Amino acid sequence: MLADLLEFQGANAFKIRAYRNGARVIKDYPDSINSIIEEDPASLLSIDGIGKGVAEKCVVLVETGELPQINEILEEIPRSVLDLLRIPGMGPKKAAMLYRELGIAALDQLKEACEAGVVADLKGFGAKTVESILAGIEIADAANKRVYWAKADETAREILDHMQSCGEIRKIELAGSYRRRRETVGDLDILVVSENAEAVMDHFGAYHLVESVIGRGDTKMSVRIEESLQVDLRVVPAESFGAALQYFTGSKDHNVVLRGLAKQKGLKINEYGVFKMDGDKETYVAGATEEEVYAAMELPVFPPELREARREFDWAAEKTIPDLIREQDLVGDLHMHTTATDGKATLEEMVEAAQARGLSYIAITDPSQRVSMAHGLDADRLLAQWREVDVLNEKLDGSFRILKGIDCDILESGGMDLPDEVLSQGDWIIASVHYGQRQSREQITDRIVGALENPHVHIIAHPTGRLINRREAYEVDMEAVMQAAVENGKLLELNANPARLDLHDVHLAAARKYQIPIVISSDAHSVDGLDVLKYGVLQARRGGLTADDVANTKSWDAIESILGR
DNA sequence: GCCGTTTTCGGCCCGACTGTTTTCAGTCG
Repeated sequence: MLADLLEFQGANAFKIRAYRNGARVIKDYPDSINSIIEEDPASLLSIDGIGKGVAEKCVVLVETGELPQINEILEEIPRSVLDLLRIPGMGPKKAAMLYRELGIAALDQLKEACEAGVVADLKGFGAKTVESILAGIEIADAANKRVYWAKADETAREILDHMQSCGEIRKIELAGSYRRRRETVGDLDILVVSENAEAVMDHFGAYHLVESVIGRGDTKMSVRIEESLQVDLRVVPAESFGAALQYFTGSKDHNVVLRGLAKQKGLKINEYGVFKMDGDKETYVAGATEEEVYAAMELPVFPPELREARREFDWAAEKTIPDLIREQDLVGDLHMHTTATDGKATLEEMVEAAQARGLSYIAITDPSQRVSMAHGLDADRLLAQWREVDVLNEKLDGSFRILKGIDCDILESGGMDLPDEVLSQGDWIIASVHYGQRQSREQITDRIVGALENPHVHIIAHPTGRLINRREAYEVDMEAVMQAAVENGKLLELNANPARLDLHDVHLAAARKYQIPIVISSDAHSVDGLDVLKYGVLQARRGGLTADDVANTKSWDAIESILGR
């Protein structure tokens, strides 16, 4: 936010970038900044991108909860000016001009001023700008909303389908955050090799969900579909395809680092290729494929999921880029519901579906009694279900294994929702927080740590409780949770539901550092629900996880030995 | 504000497109 405000004030662009970069580095950092500051504030300086200025601000922020610098600026400029920046096409310069010249500090004021005709008279503004601002105000919320990766995937496939029927396309690929498999996607980037850009763009514009054309030039076209999602199309020559794919896959921060490295080598990289620089003269070196581009930089082709300017360049230097987990590595699924509670399929149906998907074991984990909304299981119903599981396992005769499990609520007052003597009879005991999510950080952390210390509990499900775009994670000290998981030899879940993806990538990277085994679970409430495992795998890849880091790539026997049985 | 096996000062990624301009600033990715 400091960077946004400074940008609005017209401060030095590099300073703004330094703040923004610092904030990102801290957000992406696998260790908690709070505990670094507690132990040794000076060590902040050893983190790339954090210097004296940002480090000092971190300490003040952690100790007091606020930044005097921000408060000072907010005395001069109302916070609502930042809303102006949410309008597509409105940047800090134009917004500052509106505030300075017309005193506009909020969206409704801007709308009035546009309609009154005073905005068009400003220098640099005109009739078209006003028109686009008015349209932009209407979609400011929708335009900034990021959709679940799974939803973007659906749209992307439909658009690809549509584009396939254009005869002029020689190659087509999706780039951007979609290709990096980010949990949410802000827009789609499509790259095309063609000799006939006009025809490709015409075909693109004819896609039935295109709502408006944001812009169209000789090689680039942007449209908005279904109110929110923006789709950019870029037509490039074949010899630039790899460079363009690299460039538009990003991330922006990854590219900034890459270009910096190129400069040191006397090279220049842009979306057209890698060029050797000799004074003003540039010679094309590479660009047709991504392999070529990275090879020209003496770098490996980074998996797109890792291109976030986090650890990947260090890993490349050490030759330790993780061999990321793949969907086919998963052999079991350890979290699902049945008709015994809020699931749509019976125990038998879930078993059949899991077998059909090539899995070799599953855990049946209906929620416990406290989760009344889902008609959670009390001890009697649970034990009855487990007897059913025993019978089914007999029938399966070793060809497939069903584990007797439960998703046991961690009570608001602490402690488990079912007695130890019941839990001790199960194979796979999940503990998770469903209620009291607004408790203090200490309370929630204590509840979860307490569950990890219970000898019958094996894993914490959806450890932060967030629902992407809908509910923030509860306050929890993940460092303490991980510490407790390590000390008690417990596991953590990566819930693969596209709306959860909980743990997120930064926590996964931290868990990997702690060597805490992760379990990727579907949390399926139906047969089709089992198919979300693939989204969990993508998230795990973003966290840098290998098959070996994920417990359910191994046999159930191997998991039992992880649990010390 | 950050950074340094060319540097502790002087750099900091790079190009497309738009709208408002008559050669370019602002925005975006």
